[in-house]
Amino acid sequence: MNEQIQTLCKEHNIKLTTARSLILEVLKRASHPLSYEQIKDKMNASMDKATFYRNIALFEEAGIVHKFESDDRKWYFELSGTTHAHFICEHCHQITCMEVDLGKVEGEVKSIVLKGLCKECHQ
Amino acid sequence: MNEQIQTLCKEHNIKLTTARSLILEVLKRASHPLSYEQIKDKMNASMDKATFYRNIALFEEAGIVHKFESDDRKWYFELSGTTHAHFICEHCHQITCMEVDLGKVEGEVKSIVLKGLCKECHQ
DNA sequence: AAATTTATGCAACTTAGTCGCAAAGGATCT
DNA sequence: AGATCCTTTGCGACTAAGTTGCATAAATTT
Repeated sequence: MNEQIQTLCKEHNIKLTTARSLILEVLKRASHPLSYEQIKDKMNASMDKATFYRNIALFEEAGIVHKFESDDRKWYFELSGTTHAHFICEHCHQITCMEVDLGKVEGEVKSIVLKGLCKECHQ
Repeated sequence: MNEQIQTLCKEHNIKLTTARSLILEVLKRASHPLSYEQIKDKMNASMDKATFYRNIALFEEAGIVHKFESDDRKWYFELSGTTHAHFICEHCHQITCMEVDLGKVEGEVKSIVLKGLCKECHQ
């Protein structure tokens, strides 16, 4: 029953149920984006995937959570924060966060994903 | 029977079959990344999706073609060229190419995907 | 406490992409 | 040319992440 999570939901008019609390607590502890499988494994309780995805969709609409696709055909989720970039390594599939200076861009940028080989895999 | 396509395949030790020629010609004419469905529709002949994906995988390994995922759970393909970024609009799903200056990054960056709202959809 | 709304879980479904296998197409050798 | 071998193609079955319908459960309202 995290204080920050309660206020976060209250701010966005989202009722805080058990399922929602479980998802948000995992995301809050995470240091990088996680997939459904990864989030499920980090929860102390079981949750149906339909419940998970429906609540994630709710969070997304509210702007609390942000998602993007990696190159393994899975979606990765994280709490919205500062717009930072993710580097996905094509070899080891590790996702790391990084800062990128974009300069001026027309429109609104919500996510930046770089793919390639991380420094370890690139030798 | 494009001259450039023939030399491209010869350079990478890839035998130029009818199917491969069809795929590469569509990609060569394209001004932005295309999905399997889009490429199929632009071809004058029919092609099985297994054939398509197998040849695309071959092109990828050779470094001729580059792919990435949009937010519609589809892969988009384009001929490899200069490392440029793609902006995917979450609202109208249009993909546009843009130049981004990254500065120095450790490892090797192969693709950059920005998501958000394009200037039209952002008003 | 009954009625209404909202959230959850199960199972069936959707769909982009993959895989096994047999047939077709080329290349090579005698 | 004909026989043999290897590669490519197409068909159909399969895979798996994510979605949807529907019935039940849990809140919320009256």
